[in-house]
Amino acid sequence: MAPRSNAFPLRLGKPLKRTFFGRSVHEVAPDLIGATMLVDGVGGIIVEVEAYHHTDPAAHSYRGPTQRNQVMFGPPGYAYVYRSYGIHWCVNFVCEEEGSASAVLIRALEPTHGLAAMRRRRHLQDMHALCSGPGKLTEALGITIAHNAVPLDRPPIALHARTEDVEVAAGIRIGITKAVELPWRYGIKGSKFLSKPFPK
DNA sequence: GTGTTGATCGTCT
DNA sequence: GACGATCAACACT
Repeated sequence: MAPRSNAFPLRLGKPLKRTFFGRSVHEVAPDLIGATMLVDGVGGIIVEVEAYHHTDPAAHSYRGPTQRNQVMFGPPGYAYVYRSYGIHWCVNFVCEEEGSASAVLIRALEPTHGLAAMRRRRHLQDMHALCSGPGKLTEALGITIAHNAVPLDRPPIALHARTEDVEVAAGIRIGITKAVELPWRYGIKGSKFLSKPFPK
């Protein structure tokens, strides 16, 4: 077993209730850093997310409800899953209040639970690349469109609050072409499990 | 180390 | 008909 290489304890914090998500997406996003996300017991510590607000041209909800994004317009505390580039799945947590259509994209995890399952699904041994991107972590955790609109506080999803304070870095988001300057990417600066380092 | 490109298809124009 | 909240492979410096 490869050694863990950062300071997070493996002890799980208290379960996150759906009400956790009924706040500004810019409060929820940094608060998710250091939390643990599991799907059927497989997952790890959230080390990178991005916030998407309904007034944000880069958000899927910016132009109003469609068949794809309808979950974003529903109540907070549910998963919004969409297909990216025709190939990958990406998972978001819906925030704020019903109709506000804001969500947090989960971009990277530090793998801690179910390493064997993740390696098998990813056909990959290197744990630093198992969950280091939004499309990678959904593959590792087995997330598909079947998880769209599922509640975040019931099986198969389990979320646990972080157990100690962390310093959360902010920076510009990755891979978008609109509103590129908004500093709405949050994460653990220096983590070896990010999709991309935060600048110094 | 950095930069470029193809894969692949649902969604929206 | 064009594009995209991505990834992996490859070329190149």
